[in-house]
Amino acid sequence: MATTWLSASEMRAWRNFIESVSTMTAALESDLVPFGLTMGDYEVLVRLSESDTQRLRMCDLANSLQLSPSGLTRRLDGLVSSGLVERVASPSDRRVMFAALTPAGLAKLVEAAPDHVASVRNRFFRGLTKDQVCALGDIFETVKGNLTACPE
Amino acid sequence: MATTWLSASEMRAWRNFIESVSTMTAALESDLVPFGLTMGDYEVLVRLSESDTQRLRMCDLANSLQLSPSGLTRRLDGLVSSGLVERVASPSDRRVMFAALTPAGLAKLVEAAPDHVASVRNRFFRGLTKDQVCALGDIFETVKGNLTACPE
DNA sequence: GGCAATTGCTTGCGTCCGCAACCTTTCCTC
DNA sequence: GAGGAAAGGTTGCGGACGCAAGCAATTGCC
Repeated sequence: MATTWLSASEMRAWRNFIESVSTMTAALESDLVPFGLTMGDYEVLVRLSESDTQRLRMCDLANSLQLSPSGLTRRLDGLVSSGLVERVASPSDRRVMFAALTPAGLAKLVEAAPDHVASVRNRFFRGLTKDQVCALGDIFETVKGNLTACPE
Repeated sequence: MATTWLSASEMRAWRNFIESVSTMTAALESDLVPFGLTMGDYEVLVRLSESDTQRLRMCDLANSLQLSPSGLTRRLDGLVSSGLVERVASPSDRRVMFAALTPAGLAKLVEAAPDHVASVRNRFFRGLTKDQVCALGDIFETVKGNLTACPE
């Protein structure tokens, strides 16, 4: 293995990136506390709301959230007991369960979304130029490609 | 609150970013498994090795790792029982404990670092131009500024 | 059509970590 | 220099989640 060390600019990018990520997720998380939601909960509501039927199969939702099956089961437990999501059995395949957005869940999302978006703007996009935003999109599309390319 | 929604390019940047982060951390984590280290462990070894005396006060280390005091205590428990780190009482202030890199800890870091760096290159930097790397450094410097600016 | 393999979800267990409470030591103020 | 405030670290508790095992339903193969 050619141990090509990181260049100075790579090191700078990497450190700033890593540091930003953890601080920012904590900040976004705390911004959702007033709504009684975690980032994880919020993501569930978003994915469900984006579906035509406002419901998704558990396994599809788990993939979409990059969550293990058991993790999703537990996360849904919380949302179900809060009344924001329902479990609906599939009539066509009795193995599958749908996670379905309830009216209360949609209302909660509508309530929280503006604040969350403002939060993302303040924490992340503030001060970035249009060009930088586009560059970001390109960069992380490449990174996504790197990651899905191969397991090694 | 002016609910300025995210533009298309912002949405693209945000989604690619978020998706990349979770996938990449999982990948980096798995790349360290052969060495018996977690990313958290690795980070501890790096911080300690970067100190002149190869030791840091617990609270400084916790800040540097963005970890709660209790979290650091537990993480160090593991490293201590693996023999990679020692707890050393401060002679000058009997409240403080130092986390000190052992020779075995340094050896482990030297062993794992090339692989980890290669991992970062493959997962993250591969395919990025020099300009993009510099842009990344600038962008996340701005983001870091946003985050440290104010709690709101 | 029957049996194995697969898929989908849940449960038991263990790990990691944050919060709050606690103890010790040091600092600050008077 | 005495007493309260603050700082440094650890421990009890609980939440979130991954892994492996388990169970139910479906698919595939012959």
